[in-house]
Amino acid sequence: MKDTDFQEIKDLPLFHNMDNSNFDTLIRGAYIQNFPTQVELITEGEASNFLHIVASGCVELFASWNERETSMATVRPMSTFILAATIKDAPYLMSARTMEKSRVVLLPSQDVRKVFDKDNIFARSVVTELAQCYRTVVKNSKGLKLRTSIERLANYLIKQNIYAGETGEFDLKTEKRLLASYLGMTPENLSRAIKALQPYGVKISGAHVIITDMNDLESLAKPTPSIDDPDH
Amino acid sequence: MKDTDFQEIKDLPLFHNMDNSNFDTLIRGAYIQNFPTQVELITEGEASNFLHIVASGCVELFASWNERETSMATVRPMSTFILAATIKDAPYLMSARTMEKSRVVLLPSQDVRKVFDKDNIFARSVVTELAQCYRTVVKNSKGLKLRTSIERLANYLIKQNIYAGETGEFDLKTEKRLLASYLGMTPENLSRAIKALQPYGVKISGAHVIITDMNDLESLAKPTPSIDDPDH
DNA sequence: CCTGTAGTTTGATAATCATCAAATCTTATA
DNA sequence: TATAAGATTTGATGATTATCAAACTACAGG
Repeated sequence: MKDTDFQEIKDLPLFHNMDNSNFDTLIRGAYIQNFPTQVELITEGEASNFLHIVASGCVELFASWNERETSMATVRPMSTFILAATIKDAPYLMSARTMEKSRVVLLPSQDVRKVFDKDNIFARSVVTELAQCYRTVVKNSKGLKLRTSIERLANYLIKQNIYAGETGEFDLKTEKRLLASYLGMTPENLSRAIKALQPYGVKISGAHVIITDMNDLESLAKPTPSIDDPDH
Repeated sequence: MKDTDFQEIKDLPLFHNMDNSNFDTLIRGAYIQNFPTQVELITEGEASNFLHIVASGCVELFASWNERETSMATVRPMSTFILAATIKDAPYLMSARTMEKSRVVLLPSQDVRKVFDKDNIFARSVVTELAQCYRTVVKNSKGLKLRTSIERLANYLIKQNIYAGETGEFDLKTEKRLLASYLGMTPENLSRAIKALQPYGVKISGAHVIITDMNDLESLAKPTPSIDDPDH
């Protein structure tokens, strides 16, 4: 593992303040691998042998059932994924594939569980991270059940605008096909939802988004911290 | 607090093996309250002052947005709820109301966090419980995104049949209105979904369910551990 | 037991969303 | 740059789900 990778991993909140020898235990057994785009890293239903950390690139978490497939989340550096499965020693609930060329760190699950049992600081960090993940999924679920697809898109755009610095102008970072799946709709439906937002001050051409009237958009989107604020 | 309540709480997995003095700290500050039916115990967006434990009765977790409301979960004895908010010291993401006359134990959140920081056994139990909650919500999300309402109902019935002892005959434990909301549909839609399941060997009259042909039902429901098995 | 209230069902209709097919646009690469 | 593959958009249509109104049912309180 390169020193830069090492340092970046150590800077993750999950590993803050933990005992050095325990961190070394984790790192000693760690792999780092480079994957091309569109490689399936893990498959839903399999045993969780590794805790994954996206060091560079981008990974999509998705789920399948009965020939259908849906995007559950996009993981960008530096973040872990499938922490819950690792800790519980339970099968993966989601599959993961690279969306671009990616560098992924693999920490053997049994090492993670061993350190988790020994290192209280680490155990607390795991709780914080898990609680965060839990609340994120609950918010997503609320969005799915309480909002129409246009409302979900509107709120997504508002959120992306905030990430991009609230300039009212930014580029979509994911393919529309994937965005549609993430938002729980078909690509065709997304395409029409985008059109339906034009009267609310939204212009989208290609991946470029311009929000000309945020008030108008918010009157439709009605964003609320308890669904839309990631830190809430 | 009554001795029986005390003992029942101590038997919860969340409090297993923890230091007695720490458990006492939790109990010392605890309230126990009796609520009539239809009382709102907590409200989405408020600060999380207490970890709640349902000792008897039944509590519904629900969420609201823009005049709409949806049922998120039903909590039965002996279970805690809003653990994530308590640990993170974050606002509630869901509201809670009693569905019947209920006895609820309230543990002050700051005590829970204090003990969580001191007692490693307890901290680990919290992780296990949180991971469980997380995976449950992910499964629900998958069901919402990958299945139609009829498929969700079919799988719900299969699951309830398992809980009831796989006799092929049981009673619904919740109002249909609530069940519909939990499954992400309207009461009218549930009523029609029930009819649509008749050709698949399901008879429902009032709250009584008879599954006459499980193979037929499963051919529609296509249950899978990674959505439908709570322990998976 | 009666009566009112709330839950459930049914019918009619409308909104939302998905599917399929074809046209258009984008992008990677030969 | 030309080409092919894939992504996006558009149109037509159908399935799914929601809404509204009314009828029916079950049940709790007087």
